[in-house]
Amino acid sequence: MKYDFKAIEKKWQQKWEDEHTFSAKQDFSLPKFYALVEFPYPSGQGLHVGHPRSYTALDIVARKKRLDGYNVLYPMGWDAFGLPTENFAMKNHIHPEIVTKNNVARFKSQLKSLGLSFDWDREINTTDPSYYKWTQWIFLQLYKKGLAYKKEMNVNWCTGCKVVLANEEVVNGTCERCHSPVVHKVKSQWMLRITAYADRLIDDLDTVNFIDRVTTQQKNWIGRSHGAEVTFGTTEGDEMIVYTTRPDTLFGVTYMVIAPEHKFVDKWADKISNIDEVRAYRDAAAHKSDFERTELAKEKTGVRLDGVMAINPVNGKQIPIFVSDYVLASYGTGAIMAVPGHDQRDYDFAKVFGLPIIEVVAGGDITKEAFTDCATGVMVNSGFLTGMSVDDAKVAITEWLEKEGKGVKKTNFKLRDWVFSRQRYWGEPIPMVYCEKCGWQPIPESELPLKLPEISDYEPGPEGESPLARHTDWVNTTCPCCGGPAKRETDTMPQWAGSSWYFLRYCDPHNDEALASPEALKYWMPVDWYNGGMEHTTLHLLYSRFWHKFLYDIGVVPTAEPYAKRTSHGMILGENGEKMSKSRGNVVNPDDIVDQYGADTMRLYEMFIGDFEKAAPWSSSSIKGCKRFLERVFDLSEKLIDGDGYRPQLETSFHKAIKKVSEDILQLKMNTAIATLMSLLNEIDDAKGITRGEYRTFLVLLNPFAPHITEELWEMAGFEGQIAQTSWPTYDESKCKDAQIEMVVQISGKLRGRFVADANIDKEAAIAAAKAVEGIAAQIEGKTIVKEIYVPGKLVNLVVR
RNA sequence: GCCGCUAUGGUGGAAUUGGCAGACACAAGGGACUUAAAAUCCCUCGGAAGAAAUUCCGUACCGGUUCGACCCCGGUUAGCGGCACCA
Repeated sequence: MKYDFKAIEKKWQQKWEDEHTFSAKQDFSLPKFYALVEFPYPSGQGLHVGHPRSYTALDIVARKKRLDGYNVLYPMGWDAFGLPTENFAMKNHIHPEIVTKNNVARFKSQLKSLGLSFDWDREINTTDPSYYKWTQWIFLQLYKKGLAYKKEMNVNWCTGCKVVLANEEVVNGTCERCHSPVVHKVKSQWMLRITAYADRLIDDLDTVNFIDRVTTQQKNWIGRSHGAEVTFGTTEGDEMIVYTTRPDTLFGVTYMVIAPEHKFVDKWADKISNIDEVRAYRDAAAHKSDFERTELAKEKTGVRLDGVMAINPVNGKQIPIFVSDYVLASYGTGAIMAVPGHDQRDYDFAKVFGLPIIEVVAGGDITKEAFTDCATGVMVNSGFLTGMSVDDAKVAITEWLEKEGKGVKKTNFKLRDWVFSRQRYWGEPIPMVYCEKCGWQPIPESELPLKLPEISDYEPGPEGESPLARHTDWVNTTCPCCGGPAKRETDTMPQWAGSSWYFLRYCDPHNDEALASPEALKYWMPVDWYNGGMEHTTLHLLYSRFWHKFLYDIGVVPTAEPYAKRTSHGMILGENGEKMSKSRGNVVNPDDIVDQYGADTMRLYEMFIGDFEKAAPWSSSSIKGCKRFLERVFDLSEKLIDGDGYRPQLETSFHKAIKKVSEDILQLKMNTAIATLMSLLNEIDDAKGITRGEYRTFLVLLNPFAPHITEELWEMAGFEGQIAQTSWPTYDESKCKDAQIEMVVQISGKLRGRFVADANIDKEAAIAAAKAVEGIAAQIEGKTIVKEIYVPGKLVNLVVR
């Protein structure tokens, strides 16, 4: 009989849909397992072959966990707000809602064609008002706790999308989406105080099981550093506060630098004799885009503030002050103490301006470069610190500063607050109104959801205002506080809003009293296993951890962390080893693969392609091997012989295979799990025929990988019910070992022979057997055996001299 | 520049974490079946020498530790990812 994958896959997909086979059960007394993959943005291009790599891997985990008896939640939904949809809508004059609906329909049918065991009863969509009601609700809670605030600030402005970007969305000074240059603009924006959670976002990483590269990347992004704030005096009497991680080098300070935007430039304008030059420098720096700033980075520039001096608190010395754009206004205090002997940037600057360089930590050669090593240096030329190690000096000087009232211990972060406003239509409206009398006011929770108005012109205004601003009948409202006239906020939330809590909604997706019931959250949370792309490590993953911690603090969710475990898949590259893209012409369409080879082959191939965590190039010939394997599996249906158990010659292989496949699935080593099943099939073929007992085990083991064909063969063989309702096979550890093993004989570490022995042979017997192996005796003849090494189950090594 | 990761046949990749390098596949070559092709089945397949048994070399490069190193240590090179004047 021929393997008709099209008919088989259609049949089983229909059955799963009709019978809701994979819906999570409402019984909260069962052991639970919550598997999660990142819900996609339903783009116009349809599914990419990269999507199924992640979805199939956790589908395999979910299917196996079900057979292990867990109540599994494996949900799917749509992260559907966002710019590409809006741009498409503008170009083609179709409402974004319609565009979204069409794209979702396409994605959904594509996902279904892959036989993924999602719980479609819990499908969610971030653009659904019944969903974004709760996104808005969370925003209001953040506002009430002072974690959402409006601020005039210098923001990243994408010249292409005409929209403000979060720091996380700026890549090399360009927009991560459209790659247009990003410039700075002062705008009034809603901000979320993620920095209030910076410490916990780092510290709590120790309580979860994330792969290392995710943990380190999040730590680097948050960028925590420990140091001190030191107060310098000035000849103007103003105090100048700087942040440093090296207070131990205070005696080596020879000048100071402030950011061009620092407030003292204007405050001291009268006293600075070259103020015109200083202002010209500041204006030039302001006009540079981020891109230009990074491009031109290397050569240090700056202007000295003539007529003003700073005073070093440790020795009272007067030192000059400069402005330079290598000091950032947005980090620390926007001012630094410069220690050219022990900081390479200060060193470079000092060389350009001919400033003195003092050595205060011995161990390097400061005539060549700054000496920045903290571990080995010893303090010199540093008053009471002289002779101490760097670490001791840090402690000593910080204590001194605090005692003298000239400084405090301080921790700083690179992380900035999250810019939360977008000047666009297709996003959640921010539920705030502005009243001339009362200022910004939240709308009452009873008015949620605040729906987007129906409009037809989505173009941003000339100054980058939101398209909503033109719709005065929506904008004009009354103040919830005083009842007077007020205006709605016309900016919308960024795409990251809806995805920051979606995993909570899956727990109880139809609840209209709360974002999810406490019982459902208590049962399902945390997510047991979350797989997704590395590109979301500093965006979605960080944002959603922040929101979750906030919701934990206000008692809405029961856990401090949303995800117990996080893994990440590698990219699938084009056949030429490059990233798949339309312009490179190397895009593989999953629909074509499913059509040509079937979903089971596609799933199997994407899992067999290589190490799950690494990038792997697509190969249109390798996929044939997977198809061939499934065809051979299908042929087993005609080779059935009587017998419920494993035949003796296959028993060990079956027990080993069950063990290996079980373990590999939980380590995402799908490639070796599949290789094990391929080897097992080779052995079965050698053994001529397959017993019903063997067949049964084989089909269940293969089922998570290739669910359609295995269910069909199961039914054809007349086994009871469906595999989806049976249980995972068990193995006996004692039967995983062969009775007879081949052992290796080495002489001085070189392979010289082999012998077959009983698996539990003891050391003496093994060594004796090794010496008896043909040819070994001749090689040890006349030499002294200085050492005999026996590795059970592996080898005997005779070290001779 | 800093942080992290990677390097194994013609290709994708295995190797129980210090114990037989190359599992499982793909490609290639040879053969069987066929009028022929496709499909399928069988054989070969890291390099060198040899008729063969077998021997030597071989996991980016140089060195070290060890009875024994793809694996551990020191150094170098190349590639990928992240950050990038964060004081």
